[in-house]
Amino acid sequence: MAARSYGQYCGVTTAVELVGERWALLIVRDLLVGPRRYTDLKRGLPRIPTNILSTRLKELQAGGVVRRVPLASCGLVYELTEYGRALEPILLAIGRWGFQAMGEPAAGDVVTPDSLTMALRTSFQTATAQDLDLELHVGDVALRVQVAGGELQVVQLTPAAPPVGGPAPEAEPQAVIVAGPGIRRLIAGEVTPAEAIEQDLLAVVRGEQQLLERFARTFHIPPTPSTSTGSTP
Amino acid sequence: MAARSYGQYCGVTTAVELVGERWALLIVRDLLVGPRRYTDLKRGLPRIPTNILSTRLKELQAGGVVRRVPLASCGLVYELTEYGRALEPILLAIGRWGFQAMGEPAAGDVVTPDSLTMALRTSFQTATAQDLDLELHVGDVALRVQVAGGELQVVQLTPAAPPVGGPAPEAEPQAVIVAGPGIRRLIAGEVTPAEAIEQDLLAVVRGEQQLLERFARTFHIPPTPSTSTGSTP
DNA sequence: CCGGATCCGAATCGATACTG
DNA sequence: CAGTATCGATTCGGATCCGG
Repeated sequence: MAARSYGQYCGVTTAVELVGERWALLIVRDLLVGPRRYTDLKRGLPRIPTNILSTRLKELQAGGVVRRVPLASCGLVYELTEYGRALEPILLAIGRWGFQAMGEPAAGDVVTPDSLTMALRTSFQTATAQDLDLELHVGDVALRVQVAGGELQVVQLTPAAPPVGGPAPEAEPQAVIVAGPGIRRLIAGEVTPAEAIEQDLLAVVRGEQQLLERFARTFHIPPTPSTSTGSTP
Repeated sequence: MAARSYGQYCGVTTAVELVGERWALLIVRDLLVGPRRYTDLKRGLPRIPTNILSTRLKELQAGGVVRRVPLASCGLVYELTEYGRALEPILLAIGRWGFQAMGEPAAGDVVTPDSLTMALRTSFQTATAQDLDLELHVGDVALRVQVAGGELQVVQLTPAAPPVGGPAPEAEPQAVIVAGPGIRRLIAGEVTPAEAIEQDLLAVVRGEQQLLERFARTFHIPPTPSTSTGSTP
């Protein structure tokens, strides 16, 4: 038994030993969006020390979660194995759970293309999804968000390199939405679309405001359960 | 932004800051079985340093995941808040995922009542569940496992204190099964019930061997996906 | 620029001892 | 029972450096 092992023969323990180290799950989060190069990961995790990124990638490879793939067109990428991709529903659920406890952003907090992409997947509600095609800007991050036939597709417009999955769509989006992190309040149902605009949480730069109604029905996460109730005597 | 923050405004990041520290998720795992006293948790996590347990419990309380409840009958217990209990499906999924990577137990690995209880919940397959009523022994741990009407109920027989949820059932179990950790191979479908007995992975001490067939249909987790396939070019 | 490796101080973790 | 206190062993974080 390794010194740092939890010392239990248990599935949860095994899982935590595979992806429970600091930063590991965030690496997986970014890789769920698509294969990424070392430098991409470093930019998507601005505060990760490079030696930790390096160490985690080795551990995740050793655990069969991540694979290192030399690219034909020079360079190399890290990608999830089939086993690693099986974490997708779990990470979406974790993101949904964490979103409920998410408050206002702390000073210095950033939003990255991959984290916002996963946040949209997290809050995407198949049941009430409405067709959409818009451009979403949060800080420096710009995404093309398309919903059609109950399917969500997100293309990252920044940086201006179409990495995987083909180039960005040719047609114009129905709307361009510029949002602060306050978009969270809309997704959490704390404000209506109209209130969100009124409170400068987001603005429809091009297109009809009406689209925000569809957005609010398509992306939604319920508010945090109260922590003072629910005693189990 | 705290020094040790991940510096991102994201649901996954928030979740990991709440329950991603070392040992935290294992505390949640045990509390999902029921409210536990400090000493119960310490016994269920034999290798946790007491100062870490103490620190984690404070952090989990600060995060609204755990609540400290003074007991009428002297003493106090920790229990999950409603928000903490929302982690149950996530922890079951994590356990299922980790189970697939679980190999043979390392020297010194133990099985605890709570981890085995959660493992049974993890591998319980509602769709193919068969009615069952048996006693399961793994190492020092003994559980009464009852399945009826698609519902699983687990009562911990060791230590011999019926803590929560009333006393153990009066009636005799249909069978007593004594298993080594090799019960994993049965649940993973790597061996049939007959082979499991043949290979000394488990024994039916009292009752009919036929019950193992029902057990194998009721508790099941598919094997690990191969890690060498599934390239995404 | 890409893909790391190395070094070092700071913070955390683990083990043991001790206390109300 | 329910933790604190202490202290050495690890790990993390930040910075720098290096070969392609």
